[in-house]
Amino acid sequence: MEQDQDDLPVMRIRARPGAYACGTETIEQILRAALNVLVEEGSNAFTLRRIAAECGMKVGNLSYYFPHKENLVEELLEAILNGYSDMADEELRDASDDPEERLMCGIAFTLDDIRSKLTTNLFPELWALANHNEKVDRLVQDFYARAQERIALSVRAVNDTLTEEECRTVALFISATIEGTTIFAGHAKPWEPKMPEIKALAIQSLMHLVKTLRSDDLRAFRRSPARLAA
Amino acid sequence: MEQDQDDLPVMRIRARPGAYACGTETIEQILRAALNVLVEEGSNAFTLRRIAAECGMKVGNLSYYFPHKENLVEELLEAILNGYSDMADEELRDASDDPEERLMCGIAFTLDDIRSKLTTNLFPELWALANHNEKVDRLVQDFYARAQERIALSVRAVNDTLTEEECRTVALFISATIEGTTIFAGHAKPWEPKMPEIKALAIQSLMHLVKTLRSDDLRAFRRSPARLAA
Amino acid sequence: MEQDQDDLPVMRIRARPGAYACGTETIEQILRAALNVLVEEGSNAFTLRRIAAECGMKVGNLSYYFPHKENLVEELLEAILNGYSDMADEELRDASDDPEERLMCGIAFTLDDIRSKLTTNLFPELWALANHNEKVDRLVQDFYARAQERIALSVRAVNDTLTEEECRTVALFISATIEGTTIFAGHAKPWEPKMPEIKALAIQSLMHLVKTLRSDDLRAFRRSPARLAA
Amino acid sequence: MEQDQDDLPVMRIRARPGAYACGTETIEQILRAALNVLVEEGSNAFTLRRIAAECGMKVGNLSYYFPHKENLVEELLEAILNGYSDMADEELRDASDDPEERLMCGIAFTLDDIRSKLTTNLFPELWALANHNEKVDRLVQDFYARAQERIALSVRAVNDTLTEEECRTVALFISATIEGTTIFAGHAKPWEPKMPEIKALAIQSLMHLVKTLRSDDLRAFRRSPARLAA
DNA sequence: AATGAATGAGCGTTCATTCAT
DNA sequence: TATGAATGAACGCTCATTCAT
Repeated sequence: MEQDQDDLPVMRIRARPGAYACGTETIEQILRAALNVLVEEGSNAFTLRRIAAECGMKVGNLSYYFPHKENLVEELLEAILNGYSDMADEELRDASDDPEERLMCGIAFTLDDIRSKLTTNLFPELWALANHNEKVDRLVQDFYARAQERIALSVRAVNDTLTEEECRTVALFISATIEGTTIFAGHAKPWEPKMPEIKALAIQSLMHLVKTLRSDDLRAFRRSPARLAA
Repeated sequence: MEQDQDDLPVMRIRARPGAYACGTETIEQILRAALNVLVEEGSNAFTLRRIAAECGMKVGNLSYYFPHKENLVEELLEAILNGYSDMADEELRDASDDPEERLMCGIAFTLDDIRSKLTTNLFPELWALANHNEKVDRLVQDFYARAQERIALSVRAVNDTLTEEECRTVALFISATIEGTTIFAGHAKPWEPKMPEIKALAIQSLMHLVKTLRSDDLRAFRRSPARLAA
Repeated sequence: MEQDQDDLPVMRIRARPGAYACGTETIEQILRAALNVLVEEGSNAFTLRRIAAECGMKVGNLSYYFPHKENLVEELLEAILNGYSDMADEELRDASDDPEERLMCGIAFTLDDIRSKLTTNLFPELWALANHNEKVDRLVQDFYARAQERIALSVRAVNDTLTEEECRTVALFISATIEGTTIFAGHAKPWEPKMPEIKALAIQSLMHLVKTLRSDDLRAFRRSPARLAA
Repeated sequence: MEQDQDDLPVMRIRARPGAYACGTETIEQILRAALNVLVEEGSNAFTLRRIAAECGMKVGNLSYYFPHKENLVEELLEAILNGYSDMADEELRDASDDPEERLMCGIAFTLDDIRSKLTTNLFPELWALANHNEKVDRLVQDFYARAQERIALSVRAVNDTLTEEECRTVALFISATIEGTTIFAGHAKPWEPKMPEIKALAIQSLMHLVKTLRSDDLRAFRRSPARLAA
């Protein structure tokens, strides 16, 4: 299930009313080239000229489809993040019916995904961009909200003693653990070879948390914050 | 211990052979301005012009101290990352002697730190930069290696059934969990208000992991990876 | 008789051999849009894109009717200048039979016209264009030649002591006085409220000139130019 | 006194505090090149690249001195219009003491000036620009306000039966007559050879107006506007 | 030590134009 | 007829860098 570097990323590209088929194809080429530049060379190299060169077009034509660079960025992020969401939905559809197994599978699947070059390189760019670009921030936060909502449902199915709010907090914690792993054990990272052990730790630790957590555990800490308790 | 936004970040600025004190002060001004621009406006605005304006100098003078922008970036990252390391060392020096408490405190301290604007904004930039800049990558990985070495020592002190290697893996997992939290519950992030509960989860979950983990748990998973087991 | 800002300018659009009525309508729409852009936003905004937007068409279609922007400019100027000429002819047709009254009326009529937004904004653009565009220059000069010919006829009718050549010179002087007023007392100009007094001065001064001028007055000055006499 | 085409236009260039001598010279070169492009090729060719080529510099250096093109335009117009004002002041200083002669001389001088390529080409550009650029409009209107104030003083000296307001109206009329002549008898215009006769007409007609005008003449027309009277 | 000056390359964007559909 | 698509050139502007002062 690990995404190969050569695999073209799956993008859900917004349909355009009345556009020629040719134009839609061109848009996809541009977005794919843009994604490639962003992933392979980083946001510093993410220029219209570089993207145009990547897809063998002229700068003016990119501006024809995306009057402002901002438009291209937004559409690219929308497409790629929707692609990720679609991939997750599909994975869930094929997964087991057993709640624990579903949750475990989801964690494993995502940890596999972050080892792809695409994911390892793309998401840190998004995190950085989001801090100074409101629209990117909204897109990224919405994406994670959807992802964590999926996790929260699984958490609830495993442990129904938790409130919905608590499930979402646990889901965020699970999500944070996985995302954080990207920067240490993602594609070409020094700890990438240790990913099997890390995955083991993550699954064991997070599954135990989900299964044993009680509402009181959260409430207790809220009353006496860790840094005072410590 | 939470770092205030107004607190100037602590930087350990590299001494220059034969440099006048005056020059050192100027360098500090430049680096501080550079850090400020990077944190407040992101890498897009991280230009010599913008930095020069921030510290009331002319662009030419920045080039006098840092012949190439690359030099400035490296020295800045070195200084700020060393500053973070110093801060951690200091915190450990003042911490309890009890191993569990030391570890718990370290986790709590770091989770507090990621709520500062500085940390929330700076590190995603570093993660993104590191993916396409070898020198930045080395600096960042070295920084995390030191951080995780500190954690690994604490882990070993709490659970001496684990090998050094296993302790390092656990330390990386702890580190990943904390870093990952940055993008969801860092400064001005939507989940920032939930940080107390997240901290509770992190401490409870990670401490339990450290205390109960056995070498077999890691070996078992290595033989049968999660994605097959799932 | 003052041209209202809301009045659509009258254009005499050149018939195209073998053109369908539909095409003629489209051409008129384009020319009207072009004129509107030129008058409202100036020659800087006078681009095919802007004009196309103004008449709800696509740029490509403008190029279909006017293969080169130059063609559009020429046809536009021809149409609008012919429209002005037609308007003047019509005004003369309705005017009194008394020579003096005809001349006075013509001056007043033109001074009224330069207060329209159309005239105030259009003609300075033409004067500027004509200085660096031979075709525009020819169109504009021809237009003024026709206008001054009309004035010259009136001048002769009032004062038959002057030669035709002298009448044309006087007509040019009258025309220059009126055109020059455009930039000071035209639409939205600071002196526009003073237009009644200016009109009074113009009529009194110019009519007196026409009535009293003798050929010797011109010859005398030719022999001893003002700048030496002064 | 006629300004030769080869004569460099006189510009009153704003002093810059703390600038190197070199920089001031460069600014003058830029402004002179800019003026040359505007006069010789019109506002369509008035681009930073064209100007840079004209003075043998690179575009970036123009931007160094004038961060925005707007700044260059404003400074250029200020310098050249102030230059014209200075020239007029100087001319007045050397003129006769006799009021009539002073006025006549001023008219003749200005009519001579509009035959220069610079004036013939520059001013129509300004008139056109002013209609869609507020700052240009202000500069141009201020320039003419100063010019007409000078004329108004002469008018008053010749005919003290007029109020100040009336003198200003007459001055505007004189100014309009002269400016309007630019487009017909300016440099390279078809009627340029007739300039002696036109100058004769202008002086005879305008001087007679100034000498014989009575306040009643203006008041009468104000009560019964020409277009109704006609 | 610091600045003013200048460069060359590149940025996002807009332009008139061409052409297949 | 009219549009979508694409181009190549140019636009104003910003960039890191160099260098004389």
